[in-house]
Amino acid sequence: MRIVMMATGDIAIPSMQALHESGKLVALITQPDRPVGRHQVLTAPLIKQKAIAKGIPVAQPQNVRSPEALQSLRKFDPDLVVVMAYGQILSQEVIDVPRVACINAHASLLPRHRGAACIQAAIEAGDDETGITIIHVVKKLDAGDIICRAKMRLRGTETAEDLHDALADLAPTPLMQAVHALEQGQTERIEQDENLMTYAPKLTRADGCIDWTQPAFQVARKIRAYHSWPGTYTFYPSVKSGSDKALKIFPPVDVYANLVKPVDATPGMVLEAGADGLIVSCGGVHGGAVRISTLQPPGARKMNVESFFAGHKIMPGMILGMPESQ
RNA sequence: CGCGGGAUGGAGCAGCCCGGUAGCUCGUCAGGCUCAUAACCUGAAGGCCGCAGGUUCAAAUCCUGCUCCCGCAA
Repeated sequence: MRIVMMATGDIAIPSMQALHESGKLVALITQPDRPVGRHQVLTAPLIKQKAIAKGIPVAQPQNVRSPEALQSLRKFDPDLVVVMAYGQILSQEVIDVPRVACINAHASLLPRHRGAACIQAAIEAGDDETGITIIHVVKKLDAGDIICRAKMRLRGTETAEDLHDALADLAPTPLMQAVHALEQGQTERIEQDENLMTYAPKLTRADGCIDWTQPAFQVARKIRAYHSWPGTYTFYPSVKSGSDKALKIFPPVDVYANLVKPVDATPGMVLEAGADGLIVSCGGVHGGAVRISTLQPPGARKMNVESFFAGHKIMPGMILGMPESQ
């Protein structure tokens, strides 16, 4: 069986290696090299570098739906196309190229968390399990019939970064299972239940702004879910500049669900600011507060609260949140 | 030449616009107070203010160049 993989993200690397070891991988199609970092250095996706090191042919079409890209895909003469964290939407023409199937490995238990931010969504939603789902690719995003899947438990403490790595290692198992099943001619498909569908749209940096009116456990989940990308932040009133300054917040954060708070505590209010951490009052029905221990002011590096308070003034009673609001 | 911020005793920062004696919160060390302490009080050590040039009677501060670091742009 001749397999062509379409993948860009690091999460696909173990899966590519598994396919390669099976001896069936004939090519990797990945996104073009892009300028990256502060100095805009043109950088190849890591998976491309790994593929080249193993002598796997690589193609990087600007647009996979273009006639040229389609042509080059046909030249690889695939029986199966495996898509994982590729970053381009496929056209029906592309989907129809492989003889047997075009399948996708998705990092959630579909139909839950379709879309680009599926890993973050699982943590933010407080799911107690997630996994990898192998589906047939259809034009509608992540909506194809399910071939198989692998589950894993969530501890409730992992960040998206941790989960990303765990799912990357989990993916080869269901993927190879699906490959074997298709090879045997198995055609069983489980339709996704549209009623259970949730959608996790691509995140932007703006999504990382903390809403202190949410309950403490939700704020804490978001901080875990958005680490390390896009990251979470809030604003504090800077005494010396007189304006609000941004403050990035890093996990881990502790949740105090039943903290006894002052009667005038409003969401975003600083309850304690010292070497033990920055304790911020949250909102919601159950209220509560979170304790933050790692911060990053603009232009500076990440630091613990103790260092932060040596040079910045945040006092109990201050209100964190959006500039000129709350 | 993608945009922006920064470099000041061991840590984190102020001072820079408007040149004129190196400052804050900690840490370290010594002493004091205390039954005792990461608490409190007193004192001390520790800086060629990133590097190099320029302007000036005088530069952390103004000008030019360089190096390194960081944030955003995926």
